Amino acid sequence: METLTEENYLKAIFKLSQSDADKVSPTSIAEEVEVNAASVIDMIKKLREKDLITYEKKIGAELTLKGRKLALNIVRKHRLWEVFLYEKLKYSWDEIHEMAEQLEHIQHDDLADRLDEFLNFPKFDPHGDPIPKANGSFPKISKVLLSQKQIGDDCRVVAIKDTSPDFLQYLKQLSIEIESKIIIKDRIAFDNSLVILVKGNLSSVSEKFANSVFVKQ
Amino acid sequence: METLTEENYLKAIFKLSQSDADKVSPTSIAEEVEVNAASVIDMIKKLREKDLITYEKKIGAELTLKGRKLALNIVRKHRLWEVFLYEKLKYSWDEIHEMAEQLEHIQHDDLADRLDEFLNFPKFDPHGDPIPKANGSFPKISKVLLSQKQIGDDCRVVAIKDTSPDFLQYLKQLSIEIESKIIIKDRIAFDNSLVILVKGNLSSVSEKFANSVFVKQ
DNA sequence: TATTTTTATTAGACTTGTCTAATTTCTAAT
DNA sequence: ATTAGAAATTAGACAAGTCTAATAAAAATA
Repeated sequence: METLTEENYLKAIFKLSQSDADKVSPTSIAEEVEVNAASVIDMIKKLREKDLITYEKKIGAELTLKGRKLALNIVRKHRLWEVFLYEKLKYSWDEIHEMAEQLEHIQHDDLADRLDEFLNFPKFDPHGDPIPKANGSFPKISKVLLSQKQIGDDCRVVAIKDTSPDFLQYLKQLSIEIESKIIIKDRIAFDNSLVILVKGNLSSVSEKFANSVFVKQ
Repeated sequence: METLTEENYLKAIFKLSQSDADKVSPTSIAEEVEVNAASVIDMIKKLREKDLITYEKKIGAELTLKGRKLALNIVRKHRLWEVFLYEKLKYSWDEIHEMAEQLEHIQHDDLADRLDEFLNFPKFDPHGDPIPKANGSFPKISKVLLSQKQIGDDCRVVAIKDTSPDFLQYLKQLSIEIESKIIIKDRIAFDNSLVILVKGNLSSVSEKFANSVFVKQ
């Protein structure tokens, strides 16, 4: 049985290992979990003892099969609960993440499966992220950062990178949601900010923003 | 903001204050929360500091208005989640309690209200216990222990006192659920055990059992 | 009332997960 | 190759919540 804290570290390591970075370092984990690096070292020892991760300096932290299974189940629960909150309880995009962070830790044998069935086997959560299946399969969707699009390109939002309330509220303000169509009208070389057209409205967004939105096409 | 542990103590104090006992003593809390009495003393200090309870030796612990409000909200969430698990996810009577113990601590402003609406404003949880309303009102239903019924009486199960898996599984085995009709066929003076008729089957049950089932009529 | 038993309380220790402040080890650049 | 800066690690402390053992207070009983 894992503690809530352990589960959060596993989830963080999983998330980081999905990213492009070459290795999952203590520092990167510290940033993700929002704790001091010294705390991460302690937890790395603990998770290694429990055979949930391996850790070597050059290689960084890696989930064992057991650890990956656990992490996937947490991600699965998180995303299923998000669907529940969004579709059934009618919470908005920017409210569900925080609650799902709590709900993902609810322990019960087949909770994820029951929830999955009740929600009619959704494939994606409300932020566009794929929901891992019971057997551990985890569909990768082809997506690219908005920042990589060129002037004149048009694309559709498929997922977002950040789930902070600030960011989600900003998206709402820009009328951007999953499936929104975005056309790149201009790119300012000076700071890589973009001028985009969404639902007939022109907006200027920063590079940081463009690095937080995934699109397809 | 209260910790999970504080919430569990508040819930326990609330539960004990609803019972017939004259006061809520450290020992009774210790038993309810399943910790050592010394730990209770520490927590009493903490909850008193936070103005959630009062405590005097002769009088025992009592919830303040603020504490009662919090406790009621936890009970409300617990029972609403039980309805959700039972009706929507099709979990059985004896599986829902443990999960609801976790779900009751999910924090969000209007979660209880959204859930209430989604479940169509249920008045009772699957164990027959009333669900507190948003305004804090808490319907008392007239119920009596099965052990107080006489030979020849017939009655209906309205609630149960114990929620341990052992007990709930025993109920299932006896085909007893909320609304089940029970007829008292005999009472053995020696040990106060009862012979009861449920759905055409005669069973003999102990006094302890009869003290854990609430009936009406 | 005196004594026994139960209950309440204190003191001190332990665990988990965190921190800060060194210190060591790497990496990268001169 | 040396050194500055970054990253990893260790050591020691702290907060929350728990425990055991000892003591104080209250209640029950002889």
